[in-house]
Amino acid sequence: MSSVADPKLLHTLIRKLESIASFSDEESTAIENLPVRVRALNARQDIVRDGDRASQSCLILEGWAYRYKIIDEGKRQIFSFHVAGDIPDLHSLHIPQMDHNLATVTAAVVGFIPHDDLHELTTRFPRIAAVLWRDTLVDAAIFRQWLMSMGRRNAFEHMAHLLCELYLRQEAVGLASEYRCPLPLNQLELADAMGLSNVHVNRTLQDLRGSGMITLSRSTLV
Amino acid sequence: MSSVADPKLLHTLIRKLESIASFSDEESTAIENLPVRVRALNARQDIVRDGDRASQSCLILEGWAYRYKIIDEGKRQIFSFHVAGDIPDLHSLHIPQMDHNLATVTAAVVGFIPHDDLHELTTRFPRIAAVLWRDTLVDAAIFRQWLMSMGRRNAFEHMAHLLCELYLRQEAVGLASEYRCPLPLNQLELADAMGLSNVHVNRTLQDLRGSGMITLSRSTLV
DNA sequence: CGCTAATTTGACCTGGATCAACTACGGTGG
DNA sequence: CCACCGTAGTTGATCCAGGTCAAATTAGCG
Repeated sequence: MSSVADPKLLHTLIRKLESIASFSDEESTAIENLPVRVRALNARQDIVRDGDRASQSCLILEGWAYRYKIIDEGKRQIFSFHVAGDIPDLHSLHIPQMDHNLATVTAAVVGFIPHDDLHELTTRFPRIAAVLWRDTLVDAAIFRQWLMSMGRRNAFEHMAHLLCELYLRQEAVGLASEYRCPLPLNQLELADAMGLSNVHVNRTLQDLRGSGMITLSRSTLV
Repeated sequence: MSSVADPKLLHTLIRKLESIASFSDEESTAIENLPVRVRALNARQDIVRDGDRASQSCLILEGWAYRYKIIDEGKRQIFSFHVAGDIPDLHSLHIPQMDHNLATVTAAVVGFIPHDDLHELTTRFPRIAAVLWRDTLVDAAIFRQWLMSMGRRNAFEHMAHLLCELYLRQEAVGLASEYRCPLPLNQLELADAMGLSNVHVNRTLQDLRGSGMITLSRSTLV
């Protein structure tokens, strides 16, 4: 259930980061030597909770995760979905108090990296700091896309955008190709991500299918 | 219209950053010595445009700014509002290509800081890098609040949250107190920020006034 | 005082919500 | 191999928050 430091573990992360900027051997080694505590988790299981004070961040090694927040009487808003290579709560490195939850979508393997080690890494290697910083900025850019979709697009356009995003994100890390990708989300989760009701999501998906844009049955075809 | 390096200029910024972590003299001096090109701008004037490749970031010294994006046939989504001390496009330091516009709300004084100098500053002083990074993470946290409001709150709650945010942000930098603050936004801008129509914003404001929660006439009272 | 932009009001419309069945399907235990 | 059960997906009927359009009314400002 729990082990330590296998260089291969961090390979996904390094590959993702190196697609932005290439590192020196010293830098790569430093990343590889990060201590990672690995855990296998079941589907739909919380990883970090709203209000927690985090002392480590979570690297997704396998499977999907998502971030969400609940307000009174069970209204849930989902903020993002994450696949292998993502560090969904990297922000807790500088803002330890969580203002939302992080949980698995599917069964997943995740690696926890202590903040102390990340702090040391980023102070020693500004280039690595910059790339991680950049990663959180991409996160923010995606939030802006979602805001755009929620505020000024109808359900049909919004869904189309979301599905494209999820495809492209997976394609970028080699988890999808040929316009086909896994989509382990149910309609309730899509609804909470888009600020819609599950019923309307269902109808919107039918529209998309009807217009020949997608096929779905636990995997997509755009 | 355009001048250089007056230590006082960066005082707002330093004060804001020091509310997070205190700096050594060397660090403070390094910030103060950043070259700043100052410009006075009119109200409702673009500062950086969607698609631009930025080579500097913009520090608000006086007045308000906002970020927005337009999609087909004039639908606009506003992503954020900014007051003195904010660097609304700090993200362009690591993602130079703008994916939205930055513009003034009111007449404003802004200072431009070249990315080169910021890069040098952040590689020399990891503590400063961390605080600036943190600032962009707060930005992202506010996006999440907005997502929450757009997705799962009705117009009344959404408006209340937005007004509180704008008050608290100004209070934090000494621009407001006693539950009173300037609010130089018109109803169309509020509408585009909340994903609503201007008509509905008007009615929602009337509700808020009616319920005794606010007074408005170019300044608020919560 | 006159012009323009911003706010307000009214009438009517619609995208998406809500509620309540009902169906399909993958276990799971007998 | 089948009956049962729980979860997820569909469907239909009805409702309402918020949109749209258009016409006042009011504020600012030179």
